[in-house]
Amino acid sequence: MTTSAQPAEKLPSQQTSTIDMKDIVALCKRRGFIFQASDIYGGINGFWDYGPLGTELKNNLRDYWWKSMVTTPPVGPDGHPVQIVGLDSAIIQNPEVWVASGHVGGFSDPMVDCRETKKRYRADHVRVLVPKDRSDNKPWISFMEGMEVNERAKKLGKAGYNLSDPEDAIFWNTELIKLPYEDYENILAPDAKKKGTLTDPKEFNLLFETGVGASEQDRTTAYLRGETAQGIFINYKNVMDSSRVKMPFGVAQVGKAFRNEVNPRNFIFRSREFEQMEMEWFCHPDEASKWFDFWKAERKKFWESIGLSQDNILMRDHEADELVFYSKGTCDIEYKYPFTAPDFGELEGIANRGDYDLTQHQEHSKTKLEYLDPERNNEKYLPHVIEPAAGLTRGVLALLCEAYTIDENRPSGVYLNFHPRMAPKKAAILPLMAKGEQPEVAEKLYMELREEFAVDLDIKQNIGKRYARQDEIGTPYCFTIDDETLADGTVTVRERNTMAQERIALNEVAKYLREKIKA
RNA sequence: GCGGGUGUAGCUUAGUGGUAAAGCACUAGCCUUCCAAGCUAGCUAUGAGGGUUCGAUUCCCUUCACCCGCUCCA
Repeated sequence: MTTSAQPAEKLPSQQTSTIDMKDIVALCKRRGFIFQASDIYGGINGFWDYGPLGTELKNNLRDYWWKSMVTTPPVGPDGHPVQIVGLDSAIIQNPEVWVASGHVGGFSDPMVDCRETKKRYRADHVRVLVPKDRSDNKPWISFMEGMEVNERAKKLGKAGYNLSDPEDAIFWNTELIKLPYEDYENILAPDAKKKGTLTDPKEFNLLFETGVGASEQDRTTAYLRGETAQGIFINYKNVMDSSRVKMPFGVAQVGKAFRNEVNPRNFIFRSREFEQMEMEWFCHPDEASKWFDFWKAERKKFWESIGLSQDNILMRDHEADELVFYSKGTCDIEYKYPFTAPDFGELEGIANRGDYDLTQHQEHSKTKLEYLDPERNNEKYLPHVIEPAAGLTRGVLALLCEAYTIDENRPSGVYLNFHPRMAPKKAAILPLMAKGEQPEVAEKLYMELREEFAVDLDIKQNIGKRYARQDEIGTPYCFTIDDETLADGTVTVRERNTMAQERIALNEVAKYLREKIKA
């Protein structure tokens, strides 16, 4: 990340470059979007509470995702809508689920620290050149995977080795974790000057442990789910057997997930409790790559349709060396958050997972998960899986960052430019004066609109203050009742972004809102 | 996890080893016919714990949280 680098010339028109996360966090607290969890107790690292407006915003995003997946899924390449069903699985499952998925025991990453340079490395990425005679009169040099041979030669030279022979004639090139800890005193850490500074590798397990059973004696260890996806895989057979779906089809789920992040950072971007929107798309192995491309395009459209600008979205295909071993392709949809800019940070990951998950669960559960395909001459196969996995809470953060707009020409100095579909409040109903018949007419309109939309009724204080407040929470429209309303049945609509006003008929207000939200 | 920084009201800031001050915001009332106007009143703070002291918001220690950098993110 190169956040410290300043552009050579500052363009005053590009206000977005001056947006500071601190201001967004402050607005979120001030207006009731997001609070530090356990605030009155001094907080707790990595957890956040959603306030009245944050909850509305998050629900809007969640519901729209659900609609776009389950209620009105997209039209597939064959011209017909694809088939996706919903699921809501338990947060706590049989611990074996997480053994099968690899989250427990399998590949949790051991880490080593360097006491001299204070750097930390993934132990399985550090390699060591061990002299074949295991002589300890010179340090054994270590390096990160991928370091060039001639770079290594320089290090060896510095360490006092004679370079006349090829490296592999003198050394075993081995992984750090394969060496016993007694050997560490001979090892020169990748960036250190003195040998013997690496600590014993520490195991990290990112899953939260909990205990099932009310009495201490009967309690067994279980885990809070680290992702919602596994709940889908373990219900794959139940869904197949109960809901008349046939290949290809998807199963969608929204819910909380928990990871003991080593270092929660950047507001709600990396937190220990977060919310995911995941869909697992099951298909014939031969069609996986076609569907992978289909879902990449669909998911990009989704984020654009709720107001994220193309400039702030990046589709980034993973490099081969970045892929987890079972993945046949992964594409991250990244967003240019203020704290990553000018770089991007993950918002959603679309992965071609092959048949890895079903294979694992088939083995561990000893339950057959193959599909008998009547449309392919009763071919039996384990479906391959395409997984668009979005962060709901990261989506909320992206919406907030995208919406945050500085405007010194208005009283609030800032407004939230939410797409009307996402705005926590769709409109405010404001009587210009708090006396006479205006409040009564306003309340009547409010009672009508609230049946269909999340709306605010605000009667007190002068109109400017009320507009300013609605700007700060991103309400796209304000309907103002004045004496003219009483005389001719029209109201003023005030549009958030332009502050422009027009008069429309009182009985057209609901229709007006409906059209604007759909647009 | 390491290093650096910060912590006084919702926000921005003041101040002091001896009753914690102000502006804005917020709430109520008055006033007000379209963008945080005015008048009156009100609410709210030294992150937490311990130590030194007659007395600590101030000095010391611990801890918690946040920010920046590194590390990490199966």
